[in-house]
Amino acid sequence: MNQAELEQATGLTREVLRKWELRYQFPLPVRGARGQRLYQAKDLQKLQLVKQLIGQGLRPGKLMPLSLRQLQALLASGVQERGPAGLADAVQRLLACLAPGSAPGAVRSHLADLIEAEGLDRFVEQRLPVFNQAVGEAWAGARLGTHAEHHYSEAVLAAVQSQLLGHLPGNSKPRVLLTTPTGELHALGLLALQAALTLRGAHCFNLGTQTPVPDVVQAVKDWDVTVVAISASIALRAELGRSYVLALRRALPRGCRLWVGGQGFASLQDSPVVGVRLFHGTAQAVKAWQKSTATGLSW
Amino acid sequence: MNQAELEQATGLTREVLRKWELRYQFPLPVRGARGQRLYQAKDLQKLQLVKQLIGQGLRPGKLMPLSLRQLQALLASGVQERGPAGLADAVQRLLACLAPGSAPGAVRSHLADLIEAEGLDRFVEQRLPVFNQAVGEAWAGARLGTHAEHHYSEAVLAAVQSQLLGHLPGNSKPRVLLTTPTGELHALGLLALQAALTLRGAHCFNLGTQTPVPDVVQAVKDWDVTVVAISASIALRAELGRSYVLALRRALPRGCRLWVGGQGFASLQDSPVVGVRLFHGTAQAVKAWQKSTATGLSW
DNA sequence: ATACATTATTTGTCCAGGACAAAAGAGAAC
DNA sequence: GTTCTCTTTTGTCCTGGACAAATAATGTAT
Repeated sequence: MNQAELEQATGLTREVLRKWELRYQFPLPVRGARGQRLYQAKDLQKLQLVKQLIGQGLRPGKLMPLSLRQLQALLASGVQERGPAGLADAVQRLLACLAPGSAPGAVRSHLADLIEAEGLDRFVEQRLPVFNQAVGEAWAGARLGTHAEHHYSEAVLAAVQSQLLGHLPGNSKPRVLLTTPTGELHALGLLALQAALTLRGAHCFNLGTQTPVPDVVQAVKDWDVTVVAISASIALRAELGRSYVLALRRALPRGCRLWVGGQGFASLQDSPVVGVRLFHGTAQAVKAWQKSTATGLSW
Repeated sequence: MNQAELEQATGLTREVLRKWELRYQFPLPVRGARGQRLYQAKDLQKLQLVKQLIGQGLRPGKLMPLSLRQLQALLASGVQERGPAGLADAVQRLLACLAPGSAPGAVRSHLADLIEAEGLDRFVEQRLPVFNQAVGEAWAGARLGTHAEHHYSEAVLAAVQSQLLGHLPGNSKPRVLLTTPTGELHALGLLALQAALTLRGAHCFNLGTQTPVPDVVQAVKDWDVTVVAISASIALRAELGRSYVLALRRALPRGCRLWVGGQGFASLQDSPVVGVRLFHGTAQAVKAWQKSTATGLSW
């Protein structure tokens, strides 16, 4: 791994990396024929942890000597420690960005900062659910207008997707197509899944909201998709969701899996549809994904 | 203007800037108390021109000695020169990115490269109209699926908006709200306007497609908006567009201007609505904007 | 003991100048 | 006119040092 690549992957400057090497003897790259630094993959992982911890206020000098496991433990304990307080605080700041009178780019730069500080995966898994719920509640309680909710969801989309650009996999095989049923306007649930799967090497096509069944089928053929993931919020009428899933399952090729999730599909639990897999939360879907890619050479 | 700011503003590396200074005696910054480079605003402009021209295949050594005017002339002639050929070529590459079998992030990185190479303003004014038309035609001719068109429009949105983040103005007063009537799904026209106005110092809130009238009104109040811009494509039924505009004009405060544009509003030309300004193309709207900000101290 | 001012340390950013490979251009041979 | 080689250009990477802003540590007065 080249220096430029590491710089890109970690977001750390060339110069910072060199100073760290000098001061803390980490990371210690091997040298190429002409003295270029060549880093190893394990260094990347440690650097990412270190960077996240620095973002939480810890100091480089304390972190560098620690082992990978120690860093992970520290990160976990740190999160727990200031868990409730820190989270509530971040929610307050987010809502402030959405409140009347704030700048139009405030939300997006705030989100970008958070992602930068704690890493995309952590952001998606820990912050996003809390944020989504808070925004939803503020909207229900009329403390935020519909436009503000819209603004929020665009900002999240932009922030997360721009980060995902750096994680584009090669032309690996497993491809996932994400969308919502017609009538469903909320795409945030999909976004979390897209982020989680992309970080784990999947090729995700996010078609946004309300893709008609024929378009989904066409896209599956055009892009050779292996999994179609559909999400629906509680706002979607149950019959609408069910009929969409039925029609989609009928129209999709047999080899293509269909995953559905979100509260809008809760009714599917009682009367399952053959060939459709129901998930509760993205975490479960991610697990299934890992299992598929680990065992399934069927891709 | 210090080095980090220039680096951010131009996208050039610290090291490249230093080498250029050494090799071409440009840019020649004045030095601060401790020898730090302090660049002047006029250098920024020249650097941006140089960078665009390099992106078009010219060589730094040839460009640096030229004056600002010469560079501008070169850019203009260069664009004209390879105008038709270059444009058609870029369109082909774009369509290739959208074709079946290409990677999901291909479009976005292609667009990002183009914007990086030739500047956001040029991209929005010259490329985007051509691209939009080409994609629209390919879709009409069934050479592209609806999903591909959707994919394209998301990619443009992401690419342009992420670039606009760097151009966020302070808390300046003139604020513009952009959206489409209910029923209108195409937001690309708005995007061009958003980019053009943001680059000229406006605060733009892009609400995306299909914002109901009450939500627009609420947003105008919450964010203290001075102009509401509405766009509709030919696909929108004329009566729908007209009734939306009428309702909106009635509901908006008197001080808030209402601008409409796009082919979907062509019928408004024959029977204008009081207090609504009709634009043909973004260029016209941009001119109106410049006039307002130049003369109008009414903001 | 607690609050505040002062010193020490840490840490990121900037500076100079040099080496070198990949890319672009020029020119010679066919 | 095309293909090959050689030269120039240009971006990236190297080393090692200086310094200010931020953070921690220490001392002092209430």
